[in-house]
Amino acid sequence: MPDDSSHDPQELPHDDWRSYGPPQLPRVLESALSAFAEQGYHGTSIRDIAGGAGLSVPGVYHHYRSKQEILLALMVSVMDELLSRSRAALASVSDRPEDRFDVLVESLLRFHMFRRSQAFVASSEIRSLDAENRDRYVRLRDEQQQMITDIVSAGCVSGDFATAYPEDAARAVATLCVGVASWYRDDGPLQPDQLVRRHLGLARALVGGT
Amino acid sequence: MPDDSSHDPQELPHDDWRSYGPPQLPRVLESALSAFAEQGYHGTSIRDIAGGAGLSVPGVYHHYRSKQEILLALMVSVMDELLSRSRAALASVSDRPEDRFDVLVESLLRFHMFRRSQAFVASSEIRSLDAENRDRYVRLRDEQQQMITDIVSAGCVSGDFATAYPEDAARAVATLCVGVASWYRDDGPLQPDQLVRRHLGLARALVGGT
Amino acid sequence: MPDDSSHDPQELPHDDWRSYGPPQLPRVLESALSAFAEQGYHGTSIRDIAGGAGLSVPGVYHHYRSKQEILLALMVSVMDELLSRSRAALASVSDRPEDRFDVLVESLLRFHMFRRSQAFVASSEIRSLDAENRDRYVRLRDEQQQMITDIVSAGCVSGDFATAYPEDAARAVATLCVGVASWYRDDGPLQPDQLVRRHLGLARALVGGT
Amino acid sequence: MPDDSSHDPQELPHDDWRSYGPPQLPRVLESALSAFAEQGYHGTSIRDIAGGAGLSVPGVYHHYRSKQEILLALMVSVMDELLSRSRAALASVSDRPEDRFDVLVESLLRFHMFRRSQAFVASSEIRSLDAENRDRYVRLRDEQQQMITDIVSAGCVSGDFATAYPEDAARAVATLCVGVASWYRDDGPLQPDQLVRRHLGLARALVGGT
DNA sequence: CATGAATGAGCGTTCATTCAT
DNA sequence: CATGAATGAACGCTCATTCAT
Repeated sequence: MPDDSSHDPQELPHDDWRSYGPPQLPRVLESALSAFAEQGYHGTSIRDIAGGAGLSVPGVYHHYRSKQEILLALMVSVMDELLSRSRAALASVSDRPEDRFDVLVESLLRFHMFRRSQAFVASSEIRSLDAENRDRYVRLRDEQQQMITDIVSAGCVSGDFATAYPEDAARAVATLCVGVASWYRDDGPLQPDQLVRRHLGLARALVGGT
Repeated sequence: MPDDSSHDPQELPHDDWRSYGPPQLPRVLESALSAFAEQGYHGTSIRDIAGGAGLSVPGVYHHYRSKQEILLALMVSVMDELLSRSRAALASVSDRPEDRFDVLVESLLRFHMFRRSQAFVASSEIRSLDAENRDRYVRLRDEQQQMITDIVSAGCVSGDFATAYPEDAARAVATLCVGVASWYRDDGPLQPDQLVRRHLGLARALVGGT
Repeated sequence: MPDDSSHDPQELPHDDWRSYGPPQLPRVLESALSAFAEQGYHGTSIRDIAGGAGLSVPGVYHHYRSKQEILLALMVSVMDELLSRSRAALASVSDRPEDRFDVLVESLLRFHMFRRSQAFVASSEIRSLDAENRDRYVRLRDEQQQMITDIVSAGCVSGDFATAYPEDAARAVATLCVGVASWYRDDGPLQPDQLVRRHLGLARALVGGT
Repeated sequence: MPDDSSHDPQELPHDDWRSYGPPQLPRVLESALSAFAEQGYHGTSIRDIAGGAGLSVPGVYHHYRSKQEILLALMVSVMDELLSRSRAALASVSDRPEDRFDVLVESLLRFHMFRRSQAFVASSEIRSLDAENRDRYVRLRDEQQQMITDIVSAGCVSGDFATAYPEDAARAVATLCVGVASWYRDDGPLQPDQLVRRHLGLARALVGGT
C-alpha cells in the first residue's frame, strides 16, 4: 500500500484558511470523488473509478484494498481539511464570540463553495460507510458541529447573541452552510465574497446577533 | 399495468393540511421508500423491494415496468403531496404576506417531520432519475421553491420583510425546512409544535420579519 | 431453491445394491462432478460448471446458492449412496462375519468402480469443504469406515479372522477399495467380476481370513 | 535463473535410506509444499507462496519462471528423493526376493510417514501438471511402481510369494504404502517402527508371502 | 398475483505475471 | 533479492429483467 500521507491535509496547517488552491487528492480519490458526486457510491463501479483515474482495475486495488476503503479515505480527508481549516480560522481571531462566530461561518461557507463536491459526498454518503467507519467519521462531524454550538452558546451567555434555543440555531447555521454545496456553482451569478457576506448576514440573524 | 391512480394524493385535497395520518403508499412504494432511505436507489435491489413488500420479483414487475419507474412514482407522489399540502395551507389564510409565509413554512416543516423518509429520498435521489424523469421532477420542486420566493418577495415589497436578498433568504428558508428531515426523530426531545414554533422563528429571522 | 430430493439416493433403497445404472444426478451436479474430477474444485469455475450443464451462470445460482453448496451437495449425495448401498449389502446376508465382510467389500469395490469419479472427488476434495461442511461430511465417512472396522473386529473375536491389529487391517481394506477409483477404467483389461474376485482375495488376506 | 541443483536430493546419495532429517527444500518450495498440501495447487496463489517463504512476489519469480514450474520442481524433487531412497534400500540387501520386498516396502512406508505432505501433494496434484510435465513425472512414478512389480514377480517365480495376480498385488502394496500419507501423524499413537512392522505384515499378506 | 427458470451484463475482487528501480 | 506500479483475464456472485405456467 503506497504512502498517501503527502496528501494528508493535516500536514499542511491551513494557517491561510481562506485560500483554496486546487484540491490535492491522489488520482484515485479525485476520480472517485467526481464519480460519487454524480452517481453516488453504489452507483459507481470500480471500473468507473479506474477509468477516471487512468488506471486499470487492479491498478486501483494496488492503492486501496477495497471500494469501501476508497470512500473512507475520501471522507476522512474531507473532514480533516474541514476541521483543520476551521481550527485555523478560529486561531486567527480574538476571544469575542461575535468574531469567532463570523470567522467560523465564513470558513464553513468557503469550504462548501470551494470543496463543493467533497462536502456534498461527505454529507450524502455517510450511510454507505461500514458501521465501524461510520462511527469513526461521525465523531469527526460531531466535533465540527460542536465547534459551532459552543460558540453560539458562549455568545448567548455573553449577551452577543439573543437566541432562546442556541442548539437549534447552531444546527440551522450548519444546515445553511452545508446547503451551499447543493447549489453553488463557480460560474454562478454570486461572487464568493458576495455569497459570504450575504450568508453571514443570514447566519447572524439565526442566532439573533446584530 | 394496473391503474395506481387511486393512490394519487392529488385526489385527496389536503384541506386539512396540518393532519398527518400514516402515509397511504402502495406496498411496493412503501417498501421501496424504506429501502431507498436506508441504502439509496443504487444500493437497493428489486429483490429487496419485493421482499419488503411481501411480493415476488415478478409481482413487483406486475405493478411497475422497471426500478426506475418505481423511483419516479415514489418521487412524484411525494412531491404531489407536498405541493398539495402547500396549496391547501395557503388557501386557508388571508393575502397578508406574513400569514402566508408563516403558514407555508409551517406546512413545509410538518411535511419534513411527518414524511421524513419520503422527503429525504425525494431530495437525495434526484440524481438517480433518468434525464427525462429528472426534468419532470425538478419542475415540480422548482414550483415549490417558487412559492416561497414569491411570498418573500411580496413581503419585501409590502414592507413586512426586510431582507435585501429575497431569493437567497427564500432558499435559506427552504434549506432550513428540508434539513429537518435529516435529524428529526419521532421519539426525539422536541415536540412537533415546539419544533414548528422554534423554526418558524428562525425562518422569520432569515427574511428579516418581526 | 428447487427441490432436488427426487435425486436423493436415500429415497431409492438400494436393495439391489449390486446393480448400477447411470448415476441420477441433476445436470449441475453432473457437470460439477466431471469438472471437479478433472481439474479439482479450485481449478473449476462456475462458468465451467454452467457450460457443462448447458446453463448460464445465473442459471447455476438459481439451483445452488454458492459453489461451495454445489460441492457439498455432490459429496453428500455420493456418501449417501455409498452408505445406502453398504447397508443394503449387509442387510442381504447372514450374521457370519465372513459373509458380512465379503459382501461389504464387494459393495465398496463395485461402488468405486461404477461411481469412479464420484468416489474420487468425494475423497480428494474434503479439504475444499468449509469447516462446518467438512465436519458434517467426515462424520458420514467415519460411519462407513466404522462399518468395516466393526466387522473385522467381530471376525477376530469369532476366530474367522486372524489379524492382530484389526483397526489397521480394516483401514488397509478401505484404502484398497478406495484406491480402485484411482486406476479402474471401464474399458480396462479387468472385468468387474474378475476385479471383485481378485481384490476380495486381497482384502481377505489383509484380515488374515482364509 | 539461479542454480538450485544444490538442493537436488540426487546429490546426497541416500545410503542411509532409513534416516530422515528435516526436508532440505529451498524456501519457496517449502512454502509451496505446505500451501499445496492444505489448499491444493489451484487453491494456492503466488502471494500465498511468497508470503510463506518470506519473499516478495517478484522474489518468487526470481527463482521460478511460473507457478507451474514451482509445482514441477516440487514434484520432481519428491520423486527423486523417493526413487533415490528406494534404490539405496535395494542396494543394501541381497538378491532374495523376500528381503528385497521387505526393504522396499519399508522404505516406501518410511517415506510416506516422514515425507507425508510431499508424498500427498505429489500424488494428488498430478492432474495440475501441464501435459508435458505430467508425462515426465508419470514416467518417474511408473518407474517406482515397476520396482515393486518386478520384485513381486520375481518372488512368484522363485516361489517365495504365492499370489496368482502379481501385478494386482503389487499395485495393492503401493496403494497401501501411499495411503499411509493420508492418515499418519507424527504425534499419533503408532510409533514409526510399530507402523512399519504391522504394515509390512499386511504387505506380505497381499503377495501371499509368509 | 405466485413459483420457477432463465439470462446478458455487470459487480467487487483476485489471479499470475511483468517491469522499472 | 526488495519495493512499487501496473495489467489482461478471470474469479464467484448479483443485477434488472423476462417468460411460462
